[in-house]
Amino acid sequence: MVFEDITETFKALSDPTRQDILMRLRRRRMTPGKLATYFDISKPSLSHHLAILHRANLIDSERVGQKIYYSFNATVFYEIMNKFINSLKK
Amino acid sequence: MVFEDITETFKALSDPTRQDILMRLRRRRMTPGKLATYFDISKPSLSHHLAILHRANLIDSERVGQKIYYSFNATVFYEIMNKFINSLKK
DNA sequence: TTATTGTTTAGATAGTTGTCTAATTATCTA
DNA sequence: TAGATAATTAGACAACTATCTAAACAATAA
Repeated sequence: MVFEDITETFKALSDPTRQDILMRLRRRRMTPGKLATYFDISKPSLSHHLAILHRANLIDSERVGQKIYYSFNATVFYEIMNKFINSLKK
Repeated sequence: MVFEDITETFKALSDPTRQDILMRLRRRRMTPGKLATYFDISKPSLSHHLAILHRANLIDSERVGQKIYYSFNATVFYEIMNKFINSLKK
C-alpha cells in the first residue's frame, strides 16, 4: 500500500521553514516578498519552499498584477490528514 | 517558531516504507524478522526505518527473549498531530 | 562453550534536498 | 519601448537519507 499524495504532504510538512510559512499564511494571504521579510533565507530559497507547499496543495496562489498572493489551503490539509488517520483506524 | 518534535514526526511519516510499517503494526505488534517478510528491502534497511519511527516515538519496542516486538504508538501519534493542527488554528 | 537465530551497527555509495548567486520571466508605469 | 519591481528558474554544491554488504551484538539451545 502506497500513499503518493500523503507522502508528498508529509514531506512538505517536514521542514521547519515550511511549517513556519504555513503559520504565517494561516490568518492572511501574503506575497513571497512580504514573507521574505520574516525569514533569513534568500528569495529563491523561499520560492522553492512555496513551490513544494503548492505542489502538495497545502497553499493556493493568486496573481494580482505583479504580485502573487499565497494562502493556506486548510481544506486540503485536513482532507489528507484525515485520509491518513482513517487508514490507520481500519 | 520551530517544532522540533513535530518535524521529526513528519519526517518519520514522509517515507512510503515507514507508512507501510505503521499500517502493518496498527493491528498487532510484530518483530523485524516478521515485518521483513512483507518488504523487499534488506533487514538492516528495515531496522533503520524502525529506528527512525522509534526515535519519533511513533512505535514502541519490547524485547522478549531473542525477539523484539514493535507496536504502533497511537497515543503519541495523535498527540503530535493535534499539537500541529491546534497551532494552525490559533 | 559452540552453534543458531534475531537484530542492530559500521562503513560505503547513489540519490535527494536546501541553499546560494546569477539569469530569466512577468507585470506595471512612464 | 525602457525601466523598475516581483517572483521564479537554472545551475552548482554541501549536507542528508535510503540502501546495501559485512561485521558485531544479544539471547537461546545443544
